[in-house]
Amino acid sequence: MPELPEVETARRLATRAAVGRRITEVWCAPDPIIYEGVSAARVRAALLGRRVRAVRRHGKHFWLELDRPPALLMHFGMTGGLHVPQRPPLRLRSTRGWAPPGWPPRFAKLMLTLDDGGQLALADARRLGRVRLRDDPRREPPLVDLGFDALHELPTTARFHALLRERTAPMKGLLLDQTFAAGVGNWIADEVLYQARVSPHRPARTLTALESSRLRSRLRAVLATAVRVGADGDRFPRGWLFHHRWDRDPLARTARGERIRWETIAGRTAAWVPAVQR
DNA sequence: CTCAGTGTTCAGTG
DNA sequence: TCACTGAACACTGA
Repeated sequence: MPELPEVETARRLATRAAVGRRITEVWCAPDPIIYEGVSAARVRAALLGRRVRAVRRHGKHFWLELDRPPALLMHFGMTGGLHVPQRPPLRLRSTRGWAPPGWPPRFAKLMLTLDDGGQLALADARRLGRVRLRDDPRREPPLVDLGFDALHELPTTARFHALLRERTAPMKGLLLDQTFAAGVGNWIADEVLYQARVSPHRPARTLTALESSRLRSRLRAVLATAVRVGADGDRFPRGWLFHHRWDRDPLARTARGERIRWETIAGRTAAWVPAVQR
C-alpha cells in the first residue's frame, strides 16, 4: 500500500542495500508504460557502473542519487513496491544451489544488481507506477509541483492555518491534493480527519485555528506512527479507523463503538464517523 | 462476470 | 486563469 510510510520504508530499505554500492547489472522489463519519456536502453546506460550516493524521498516519490546525474526517480502508483531478496540462512556454509524464495518478484519492472551481490527490484502489478530519469529531481516535474513533504516539512501551526484559509475544497480533497501536502493518500487522509474530529466535507477555509492545529498535529502523529509500524513491524494503535475501513461493512463500528460511514468525496471513497467528525 | 482499489493526470466545469 | 471534480488509466483479486 504505497502511501508516504511505505515509500519511506522503501527508502530506508534501499539506503541499507545500495548506498555506497556500485550498480553492476540492470534489468528492465519491456514495458514502455512504466518508463516515462525514457527508453529502457537509456535507463540501463544511465545506471550501469554508477555508485549510489543517497536515497531520497519527497511525498510518494523516491530516487537514487548517483555519483553522476541523472538520478533514478521512482513512483509506486497504486500497487508498486520495492523488493530485496531474502538473505541465505546463516547456517548455510555455501550458498551454492540456494535461491532466494519468491525471487525475482512477480511483476518485476526494474532490477538492479550491486557490486556486493545485493539486488533491488521495483515491481508493479497494475502498471500505474513510473520510472523516470531526472538531472535535478527536486527542481523538475513532477516533484517541483508538489507541496510540503507531509512528514518532514510540516509548516508551522500559523502557516498551516493560513494555507487552509486559501482553499475552498473539502478537507478530504485538500489532503489528497499532492500540490498541498505531498505524501498523504486515501486511508491516511481519513485517519487524520477522524483523529482530528473534522468532517471530510468541511471546506478547508472554514476550519477554526483550533481545528487546524489539531489536524496538523494528527497529520504528523499518524504519519510518524505509520512509518514506525512499517519499520519495526509494530501494530497500528487500537482505536485507529484504519482497522475498520477496509471491509466496507455497513455495520462496521470503531473500537469505541462509533458508526462508520462510507461515501465518495473528491472522487475517492471516504470512511468517516459522523458522530465525532464535525 | 462484475466491481472496487493504497495514485496521478487530464479534460471539463463554473 | 484558477480551483476543483470526475473519468481514465491498467490490472488484480474478491
